[in-house]
Amino acid sequence: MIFENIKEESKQKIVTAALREFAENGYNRASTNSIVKRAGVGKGMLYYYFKNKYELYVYLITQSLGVIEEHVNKQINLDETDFFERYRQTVDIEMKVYMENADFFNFMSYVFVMENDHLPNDLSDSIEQLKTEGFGSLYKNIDLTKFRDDIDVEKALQLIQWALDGYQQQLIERLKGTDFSNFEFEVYQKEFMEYLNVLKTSFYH
Amino acid sequence: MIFENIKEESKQKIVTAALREFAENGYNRASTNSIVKRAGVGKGMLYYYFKNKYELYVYLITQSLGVIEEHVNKQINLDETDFFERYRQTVDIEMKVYMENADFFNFMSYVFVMENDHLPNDLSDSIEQLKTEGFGSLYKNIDLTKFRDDIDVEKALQLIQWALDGYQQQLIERLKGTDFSNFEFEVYQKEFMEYLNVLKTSFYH
DNA sequence: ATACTCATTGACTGAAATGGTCAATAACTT
DNA sequence: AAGTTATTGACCATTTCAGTCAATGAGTAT
Repeated sequence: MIFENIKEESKQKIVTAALREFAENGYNRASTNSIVKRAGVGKGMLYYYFKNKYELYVYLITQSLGVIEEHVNKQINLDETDFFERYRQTVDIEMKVYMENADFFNFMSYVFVMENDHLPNDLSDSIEQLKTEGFGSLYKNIDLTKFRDDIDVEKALQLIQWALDGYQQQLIERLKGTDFSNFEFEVYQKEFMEYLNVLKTSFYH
Repeated sequence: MIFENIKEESKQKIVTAALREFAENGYNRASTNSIVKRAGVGKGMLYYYFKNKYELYVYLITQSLGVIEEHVNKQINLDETDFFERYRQTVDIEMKVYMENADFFNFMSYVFVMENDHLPNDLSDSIEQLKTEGFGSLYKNIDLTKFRDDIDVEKALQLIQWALDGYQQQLIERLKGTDFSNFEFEVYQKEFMEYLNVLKTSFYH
């Protein structure tokens, strides 16, 4: 059960099935028929609880972003002014949440990292907005004086962002399809730290 | 005319139309009906020159990779041992080719950068192979002693790769849909150099 | 028992789009 | 006139899709 406080059993089943279906196929290729088959309920139930496919998708995104945001906001330490340490903490928290549910992780990968097919309407925009909002806490109260004076800090931060995005994307690729049962969190943590240290050494004076 | 040496006029039309269709939609969403409509030829012509949709796609990829490879191989200077300068040269050459034809550029974006939908058979693998082969010349005869001794060079190179991939992806996003007519090559070149310099300053001793 | 409400079903709809075929024919060449 | 090559587009069979709705089951209140 990813999202609590859903009393209705069938709705719960649909939400769980939909999360997996969207995680595997993205919005456009995901099929409502497949969702209800997976959920083991009649087709009508989907349209009893949700107006249509689109609203179901929006519901999932909203809930998911809420879950992540809640965890990060609750656990992040804004007194830590070191950029890399802040980054490490953020990813740490997120990873712990994702590990609870691989479908959730893959769904978020679709929403965040992968191209959102051709999403209808303005959903694509609002995802982008929520994404950058989410990244906001990444830069709050960060000590930029630690960076070398002979480089353009803004460009450096951008490059670091891109590099770490690359690392995460590669991690997603590696983890795709696994159920996380044999995922060694400590091993990943160590590897991630090593990459962070390379960046730290290079970009700090 | 992107690929020369096609005498057959109709085949040429189909290839041009197909490049655009695939560039806009990727493999799965691209429609053969749409291609022939765009090409202004009868449906049968597509199946006169190509066995099926898949073979048409493979043909385009093969040709495209050939064009790029040819240009790079002909123009790259392997005596240049500086990694960043090598990278700059490579991207430079590629950009000049892409600027001749925006469809070609967008098609290659799909093949390389974006997720290849769920490509049939082993095509996805062979693209990956050609991609890494292509990157091969990026590391040939490179002077690694220029890198700082206090960092893991292999990890550093990987991070640089990810960062510059990020830059390129962002560039693709910015250029998407444009016809390149108002694309200021020198402006882009300058910007790219600035990012390269940040990396150079940070990772070289 | 009766009536009423909420939950649930799945066969069905109509539309769209798909890749691919093929008999017919036009356009050239010999 | 015969033969070859290029070209057409109506047509096919199939799939898939989001969404509907009359029917019914389950539970509760009267």
